[in-house]
Formats: sequence, C-alpha cells, structure tokens
Amino acid sequence: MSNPLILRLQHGADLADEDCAVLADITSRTREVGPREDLIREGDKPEHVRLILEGFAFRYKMLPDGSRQITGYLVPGDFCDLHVWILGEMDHSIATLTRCSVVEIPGETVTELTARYPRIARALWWATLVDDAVTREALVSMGQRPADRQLAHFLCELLVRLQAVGRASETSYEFPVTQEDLGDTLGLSTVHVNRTLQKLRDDGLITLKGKTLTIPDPDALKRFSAFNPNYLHLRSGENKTDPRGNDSRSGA
Amino acid sequence: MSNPLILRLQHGADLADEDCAVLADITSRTREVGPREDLIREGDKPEHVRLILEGFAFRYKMLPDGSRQITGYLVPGDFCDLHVWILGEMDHSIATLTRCSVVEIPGETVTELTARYPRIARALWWATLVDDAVTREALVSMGQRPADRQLAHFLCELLVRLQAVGRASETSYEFPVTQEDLGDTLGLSTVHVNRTLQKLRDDGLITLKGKTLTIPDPDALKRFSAFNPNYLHLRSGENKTDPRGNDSRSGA
DNA sequence: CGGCATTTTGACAATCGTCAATCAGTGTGG
DNA sequence: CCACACTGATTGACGATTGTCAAAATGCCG
Repeated sequence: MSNPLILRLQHGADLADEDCAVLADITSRTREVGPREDLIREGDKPEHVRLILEGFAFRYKMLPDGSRQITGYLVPGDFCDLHVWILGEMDHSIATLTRCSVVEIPGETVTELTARYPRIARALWWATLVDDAVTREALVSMGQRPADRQLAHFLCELLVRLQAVGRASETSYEFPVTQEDLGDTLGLSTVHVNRTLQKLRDDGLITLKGKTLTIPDPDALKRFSAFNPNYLHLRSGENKTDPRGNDSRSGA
Repeated sequence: MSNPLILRLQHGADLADEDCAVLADITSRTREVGPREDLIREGDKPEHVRLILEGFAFRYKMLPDGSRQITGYLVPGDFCDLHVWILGEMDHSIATLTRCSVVEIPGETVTELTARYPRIARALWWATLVDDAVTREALVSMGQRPADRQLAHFLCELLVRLQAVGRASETSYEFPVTQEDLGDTLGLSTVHVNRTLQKLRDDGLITLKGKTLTIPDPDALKRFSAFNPNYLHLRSGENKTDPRGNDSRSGA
C-alpha cells in the first residue's frame, strides 16, 4: 500500500523524487502498537518524534473529575509530536484507537533532515499548521453547530483526510470509533451520540455496517454540515484553483 | 512600559541581551489600528508577519448562517500569523477588540532572524506550540466543562497570560470583551453568558466594574474551574497539581 | 455457550437557547 | 445641560436540545 506520509506531505510541498526517497527510508522501520494503548502521556518528555503510519490514534486530555476530551484524531501520515521537544513536557496524551504501525524518529534526525531538505522542512511546517487548523475547526463545530451537523462535519472531515492518504474510497472508510469516543470528541453524551447517529442513518446520510462507515452521497453530507475543506489545505480540492491535480500514485 | 514580546518569549527560551536587543529593535515600529477592525480576513494571503504589541485581538471564523466562533484571543506579545505564509491562504480571520499597536514584519526578516538567532528561533517555535495548546484547552473547556466553569477557566487563563506580559495585576485586568463576544467564544448564547456572569459575581468569584475585571481570590477561581496552567508552558509555575484523575478508559 | 463491551431504548430532568422587552451607560448634537 | 440615539446588559417566560439514570438488546470473542 502506498506510503501515507508521502501522500500527505505532497499536499504541502512539491516533493522531488529525492525527498520521497528520504521519507520512504525513514518510514521503513516501524513498531507495532496494540489498540487502546497510550503512546505518550501528559507529563512525558518525549525524546523522539512519532508518526502514525497505519491505524488510528487520538489526542486526549483527562480532567480531574474523570471526564475525557478527545482533541483530535491521528490517521496514517500524521505526526504525534513533531516539535514538542521544544516544550518541556506533553500537556496532553495520545493513545491508539486501533492497532497501529508507528515510526519513531530521533529528534536529531528530524533536525538534520529539515536542514538538508528544505522541501521536506516546508512540508513538515505545513503539516503542523494544518493540524492547528483542524483543531480550530473542531472548536468552531463544537461551539456553533448543533449535534447532528457537528457529527456530520466530523465524518466529512475524516472522509477527506483519509482519502488524502489513500485510506478511504469515494464513499466509505473504516470507522473504529466507539460511540463513547465520539461523545468525548464532540462534547456530547453517549446517549445523544447514539440518537444523533440514528437520525443521520434514518435520513439516509450515512450507513454503518460493523466498523465500516459509508456515506452514500458525500456531497449531501457536506451540504448538510456546511463542510468547507479549505482549512485542510489540500490540493486537488473541489473548490480551489488547482494547477496540477495529479494524484497519480494514489491508486493502490 | 516593558516590552510584552520579550517578556513573553523569555518564558520560552533563555534569551541573551543580544536577542532582546534584536526583538526590541523589531518592535520599535508600530502601526495603530482602531477597535473592531479586521487585521486579516479568511482567504487573504498574508505576506508579512503581524504581532500585537498593545491591545486585544481575536481569531474568528464565520459560518454560512452568519454565526461566529471566536477561536482564540491575542494579547500583547502574541503573533497573528507567524507561519501562515506556508499555507496558501488564511482559513480564519483576525480582528482587533480594542485599539491595537501592531508590528508588521516582512516574512524574510523572520526567516533571517531565525537563521541567525537560534534562541529567538526556539522562542518563536515555543510561542506557536503554546498557541496550539491554548486552542486544545479551549476545546476541552467547551466539550467538558459546564458554562460557569468554562467561563471561569477562560478568565483564569486570561489572568495568567496577561500577567506573563505585565498587563495584569495580581487580581485584575482590563476586560474589553462584550457578552456577545464571550458567547461566541464559549459557544453559549448572550443571555446565558449574562446569567453565568451574574452567578460568578453573586458567588463573589469575580467583580466587573466598567471594563475592569477583578478576581478577588484567584486561587478560588482556579480551584472552581480546575484551572491547571501547565498548558501555557510558562516558567514561574506556582501550582503543580496532577491533572489526571485515575481513569482507565484509554487502555493500557 | 457465557462474558463483556457496545449499542439501543425509555422516562425524566437540567442546561441552555430564543424571543422580546426593559434598563443602563455612553456619546452626540442642539 | 438635556434630549436623543445607540450599543450593551439585564430580565422574564417559554421551549428545545442535551444530559442522566437505568435497563434491555445486540454483537463480538474466547
């Protein structure tokens, strides 16, 4: 299967073959982590940079009262902590959702890399900026959208992000997120998530079979949730002027 | 009055006198902007980096239905868009809340600066990472905290951030935020913000005279909102309470 | 088959939003 | 100095969304 890191970063910079070769080399040594395991915990002082190559993970914070807020999802090609070594310690935790293939890169390697390959450096910058934008959009969703549209928006975002790294078809993807997880993501109770999902299903906007989510008419769901993908800063978007929309290698 | 940029960045790196001199020089030329004016709009392609030297500003996004979500506040010493030139265009807007002194720095100057003064480069990195952490914490607040604690948490954060740049006393600061602004920040209606503010006042946790907010007992407000300043990554940290409850949901 | 996580349901309560009116503060012009 | 206009704050009544509790159904896995 194609390298999600390269697929992703190509949206952020014009990588040359040389750059891709370097990235491919870096991602050749992976470590397998089981589902529902912490990768990093709040308070840790990570020494190397982690990257999800396969599987789902998520950032979260626990409150003293035991409640949990999930602040973002990591899909193949996403970095856990590209720059946290600058901060003293992690202010949140990261855990796997499914079994994951994780790459661990020593901090110095990243430093050298960015010094030597400016296009890669730029792409990494781009990736962190997009992460921020995604967090901001989650805030917008939680603050302004009612539960059904918020949920729909979230599902649209995952669709697009997974498509960008070749992990989703036109209309469906693996969706290993529990309703409890969803609640902690959207700031809703599990019960309300359940009812909201049912509503989307009844309206024919989504289908959920096992752990596979299908969105029969993505445009309909996007319209319903007023989804505007501009904050993902991807190329080959529908609503953007796009010089070269070639994603020639994405076909498995 | 002392330079808020230097005060702020000193929390992120050990700046030498030389570094401070450079930063002082940069911030010597400011532009005055009136209250309630857009600094940058969604869709713009900023060419230079902006920095708030005096006054308040905020990031926001508008939805098609006209609703607005404020995603963060900029206080003296904060950058508007340290790295956005890497992304094609702004995915959100920034507007002033009060009259502001703004510094505009050409992108190349920043590039040169970071190449030449590694401590400054590190400090700028630090600043952007803290910004992210602040956004994540807002998400936690909105998702998990009831209105009164969410509001209290927000006020605590502002207190600490303003104190870090010498713009707040031990117990009070200028608070030019409208109740409508507050609603768009916290994801609440104006009416509910009003009633929540009253509750905090009735409980003696805050006082609001004109545009001056006073927190008679900051520790009380922090306790009430379970405010843990670790995500601000400031030095001079007073309280190092453990943030995590012992919850086992995320596995391991 | 039995055990466990997850999903689903129902009944009920609390938080929070909406609408619409009133009040207070501020600044302006006559 | 006061009438006026305007923005922002406050209040009351009511309704909608969402949360809580508790139980039952479903699905998955050894």
